[in-house]
Amino acid sequence: MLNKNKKPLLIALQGPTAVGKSDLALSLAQSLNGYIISADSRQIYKGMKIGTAKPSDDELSLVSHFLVGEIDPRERFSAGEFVRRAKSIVADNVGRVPLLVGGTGFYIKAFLQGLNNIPEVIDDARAELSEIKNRYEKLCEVDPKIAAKVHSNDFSRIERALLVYFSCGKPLSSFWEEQVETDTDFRCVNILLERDRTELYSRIDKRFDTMMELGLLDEIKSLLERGYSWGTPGLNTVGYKEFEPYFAGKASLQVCVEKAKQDSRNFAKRQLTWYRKIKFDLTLSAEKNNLPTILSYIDNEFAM
RNA sequence: AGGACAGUGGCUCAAUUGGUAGAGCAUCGGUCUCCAAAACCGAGGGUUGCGGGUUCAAGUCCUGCCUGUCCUG
Repeated sequence: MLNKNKKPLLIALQGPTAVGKSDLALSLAQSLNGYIISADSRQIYKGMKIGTAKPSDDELSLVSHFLVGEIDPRERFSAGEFVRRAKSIVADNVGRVPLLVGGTGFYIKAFLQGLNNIPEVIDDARAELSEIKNRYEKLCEVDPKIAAKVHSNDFSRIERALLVYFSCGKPLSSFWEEQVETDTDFRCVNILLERDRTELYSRIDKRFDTMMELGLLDEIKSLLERGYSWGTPGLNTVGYKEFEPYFAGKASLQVCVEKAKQDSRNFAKRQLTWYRKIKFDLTLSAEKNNLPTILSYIDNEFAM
């Protein structure tokens, strides 16, 4: 009855911010003897509970969660680091079903499809980079293949490509040419949770009002008091960064709240664009009761 | 009631001496191989409150009306 040859199940549950992933993830995890790995680039930070809509203590005690509130807001996190940690968690929990749940599509894609093995960036490379005047020009010279793909204004990707080059002396594009190892250790069910756009936007606005009621402002204040400045990676987050003018006395609270809601909506839109290119096994409306649908899909596909 | 000022894309505003309208934001679409709630790119959208007049040509001048804000009574 148990298929020994069958690979273990893994579920990825994705969707835009505020669509309602957490509730579904919780009930899924309970039905499948599963646990949740948060694939969320902001919930990973400590001390940012309200603004990133982390699961409540009750929810955390119902189902075990990983990669929530683990790192200092001063530290940088990355897709590669996410994959490393997530894989190690999965390896430690054989026999239970991992649920990758979150809105950071890039992390889940990196986990499922793999990243090329690109060397770590070293400090010397950063020093070298700081002396480059025209970075895009330098990139054209050093790695024309990447330069052709990256817009000259996209300083973030230009910087990344140059840092890799300065770190190991080989162009980033040379690593891209190598075959990526795709993880085939699992039977994966990739699920997209969606919702009517207008309704999603209004949920985002309402949820932000709730966050304010829950004391988002105090949370930000306490981060600032602990010495985290607006420049730290953790604070470069929608729902937090918009309040910098307020704390500087340069804008009213109301203006900042509106801006935060606006940025959250724009963020959701970007997520939706990303998901259009991803292949999902199931695309479900968040307005329905999806638990039975998913369970029967798993039964049929994998005959568990 | 009288006077002053204003009325330009969803919003905020721009347009030298009159030469048939630009930007930011929003909206929509897109990019994405280690900062991704990041970083970046593109597109659509205005018969300039309404009518009349002057002019080769009016958002821009004249005039009537409508609407709003302010001042006086």
